[in-house]
Amino acid sequence: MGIAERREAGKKRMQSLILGAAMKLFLEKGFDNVSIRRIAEKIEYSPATIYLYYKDKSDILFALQAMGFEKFYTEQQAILSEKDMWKRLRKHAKVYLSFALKNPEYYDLMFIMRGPVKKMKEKKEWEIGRRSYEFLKKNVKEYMDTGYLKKTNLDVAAFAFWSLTHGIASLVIRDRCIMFPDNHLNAIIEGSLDFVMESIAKKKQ
Amino acid sequence: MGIAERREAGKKRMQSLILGAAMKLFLEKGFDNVSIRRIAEKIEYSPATIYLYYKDKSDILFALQAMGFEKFYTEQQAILSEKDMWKRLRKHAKVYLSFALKNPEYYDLMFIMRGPVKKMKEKKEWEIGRRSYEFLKKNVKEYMDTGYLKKTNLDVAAFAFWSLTHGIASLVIRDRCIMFPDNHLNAIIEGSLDFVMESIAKKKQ
DNA sequence: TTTATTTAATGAACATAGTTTAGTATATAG
DNA sequence: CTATATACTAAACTATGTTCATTAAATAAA
Repeated sequence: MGIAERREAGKKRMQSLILGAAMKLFLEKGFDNVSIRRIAEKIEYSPATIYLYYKDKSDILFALQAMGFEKFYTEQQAILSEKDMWKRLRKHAKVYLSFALKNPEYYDLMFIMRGPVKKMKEKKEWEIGRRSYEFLKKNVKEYMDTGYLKKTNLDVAAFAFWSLTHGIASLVIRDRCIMFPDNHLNAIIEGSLDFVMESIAKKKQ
Repeated sequence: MGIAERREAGKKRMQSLILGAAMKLFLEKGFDNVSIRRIAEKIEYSPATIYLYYKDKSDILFALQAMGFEKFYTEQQAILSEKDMWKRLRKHAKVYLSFALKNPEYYDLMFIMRGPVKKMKEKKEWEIGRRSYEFLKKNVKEYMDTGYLKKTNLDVAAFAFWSLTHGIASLVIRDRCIMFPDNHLNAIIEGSLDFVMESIAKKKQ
């Protein structure tokens, strides 16, 4: 391996060292309690060093968001094994929500936090987000084509599906469900999904 | 007016001076660019003075959140003039969304930001939030009773309605709709609402 | 091998943040 | 006229993101 490549590899190594430490800290301490300085301390480098590998903090959040989208995209592939489109529609919602609630930090980065937005907009084409949306659309199209979803504009139906699942996820993650007793919340969430899905979907029989 | 009352009135006056300045700054500069120090500067007091009237920053956010809920609650009363429950259901969603998109800062404080949560949980009964939720439930019950909404558990149906509208609002407010061209977004939102509402609701005829 | 140059890393500093404390005027009470 | 309570603030403390001049280490040139 040539010297330029080694340098490049070293750079990548350092970047993922930083990302790993950052994410670990976020999971342990929560976003509000993680600073560049703490990340630096964790990896035993000076704070200034981090700026040699990431332009600013928002750049780190953006990179972590990308990791979240990667994980999200991978886990979502599980729905494809379900060939019954009605069941897949339900599974789709379940998988979405389950990702959100099991990985609230990633979900927050992906769909709620302001931090990564600047970088998202800088990109002319924000591929990783686009890919997730295209996956959603592709499946919604199939739900529609197989007659389980009322026909309408594809973006409209996809956005409706997304809004519902995101709404649930973000209300829970951002602590807006405190009026429901903890032991009821799960049933309410499941019930809401059922309620809408079974109404939205024109269940053939 | 007795002296104790005058003091009390002065305290209230000062509190609303602070709140007013804070909100004005939030609207002008955005949440990230408003500090206690800037609020103090705006009202021409020292930063320390603010702490005589609010325990901490989160306390100020909580107070502003309450103002938001007040405004929200008031504006929502408009739906009651609609006696046709099917139309009211649609209007309800419209009014909710319209509040969110016309007052994104208030909406953020009410349903997205972490800032006010600590105080929300401290209260044994968070009346102002509870009141809004009860209003939602009361109306959802009427939609159900008049046969425009499939019968199910009340909390479930209310949460479903809320999740959908909140999902739309929060995706827009937190800039997650950048894949839609600006001039399409509105139609997609409206379309999604129509799509779900007309599916969810068992439109009598 | 010695010297010059690029690269990696950092210490110290800057600006700003939330918050606390000790202290100073000012108004009220005795 | 003194004592006490009230309203306010300057200054400090801790912590943040970020920058810059400088040093140490690795590489290239001589």
